[in-house]
Amino acid sequence: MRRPVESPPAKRRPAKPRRAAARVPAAKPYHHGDLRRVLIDAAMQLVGEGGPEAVSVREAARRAGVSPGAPFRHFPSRDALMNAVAEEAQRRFRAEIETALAEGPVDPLGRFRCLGIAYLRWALRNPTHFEVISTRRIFDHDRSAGVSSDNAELIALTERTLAEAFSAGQIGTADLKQVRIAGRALVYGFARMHIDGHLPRWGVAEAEAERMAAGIIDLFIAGLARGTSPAAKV
Amino acid sequence: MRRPVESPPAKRRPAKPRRAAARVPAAKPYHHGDLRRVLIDAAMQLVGEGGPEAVSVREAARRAGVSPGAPFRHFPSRDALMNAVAEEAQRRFRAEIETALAEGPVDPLGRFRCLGIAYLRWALRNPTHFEVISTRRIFDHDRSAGVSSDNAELIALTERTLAEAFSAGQIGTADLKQVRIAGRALVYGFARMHIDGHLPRWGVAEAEAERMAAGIIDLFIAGLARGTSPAAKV
DNA sequence: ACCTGAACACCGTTCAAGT
DNA sequence: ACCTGAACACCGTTCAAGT
Repeated sequence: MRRPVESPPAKRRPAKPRRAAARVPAAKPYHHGDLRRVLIDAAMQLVGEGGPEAVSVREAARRAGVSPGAPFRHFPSRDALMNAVAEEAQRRFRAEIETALAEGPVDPLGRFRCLGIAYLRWALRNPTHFEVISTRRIFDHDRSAGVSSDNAELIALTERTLAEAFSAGQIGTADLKQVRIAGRALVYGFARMHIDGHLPRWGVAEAEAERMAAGIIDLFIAGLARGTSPAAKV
Repeated sequence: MRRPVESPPAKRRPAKPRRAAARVPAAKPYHHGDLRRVLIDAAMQLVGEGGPEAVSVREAARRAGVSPGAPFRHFPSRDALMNAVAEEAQRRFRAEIETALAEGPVDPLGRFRCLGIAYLRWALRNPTHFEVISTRRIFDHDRSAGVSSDNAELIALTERTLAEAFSAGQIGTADLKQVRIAGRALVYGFARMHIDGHLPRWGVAEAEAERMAAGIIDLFIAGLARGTSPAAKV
């Protein structure tokens, strides 16, 4: 958890050019301008480099070229900073899913599939950012209005899509709550297996992760769809 | 990540009774006896109380009644201590699963189901210990012979069970690798949703978590089994 | 052989003082 | 209004010195 000796590349403050003879009204030799934004970006970068726990307020401050105490004028705590990072990540995540859905098929079950594929696609390509928005302790979902509303939106979307698929007779099972939780557990589990480095142990190489993701989603959906036919149980 | 002011209950060294007039050969007023064991137990307890990141070497030392440097005579680093904790947890996990399996049904698909139920039962009841053995960064699986061999055993068991179920005609799909990865993603995902506090958002209360776990496992298995009947695809 | 206690380099966080 | 810089209480880790 604590970095022993290594400590990241740590560009020792990039010698911020300090505008010689600052008399222009827009000059900011002391005040930073938009430190809040800069700190979030620095933290996002740190997350990308070494995962959520690689974020330290001091390192973010260093990269922003300010003193260790400065960030606390904008965020009351490290957790609050992580919160802002999570909101940023969640926004990107949701945007990509909605784009995929807009370009995808129109039948409900097809949309459900598309939802799962887009979910895993983003999670597999942005593992550290995905980790930030899903791991408790890194920040508390319930304490962030932005993240949880974005998330509730996704949950509701899943719910609607499945209900439509059922009405359209594309799904056999009646217990839709169970179906959507199983579906979510499936994709979340696969995403986390990736994050937590389990996939190699299960014989899935990095390069085939996305294909496997599609495979298990289709397997799951096939299981649901088969329930439709009057085959019942022999 | 860093605890600000709170700091755990922290029994300020429990005044270890120091055996008046130590002249018995077995007396250990200075040497601890089995510090290694005591440190692991303390760390296990800390994990139980506040999750993996609540473990600090210093706090474990405090609870063991030794100085901050003492643990490093037994573990080269905090990670090594976490490793020992993970091995302990993994051993308990595996033991419980094997017990359940020994008492369970004999048909392959029934055993597969039993495997999943036992997995989630333990994970739901020991969330923090489960977190230790599954989350990367807390310790690296590949660096621990004990944990990964225990784990490989479980993977192999899943593989055998599924192969038998297929041979017995209990499963329709031929792609068994896909099936076992989907199965694992399902249970791992549900376990992590619990750990990460997602379940309430999905309408699953703590009390009904185990029932829901059984529900999604059965749903998944039903999907596999239905593929068996000659109903094919209408 | 094992443990102590003081060190060192890191954190998060606070706060008076500066601009 | 925003930032600095020194402080404080925590870490992990090392190491001479003690038993």
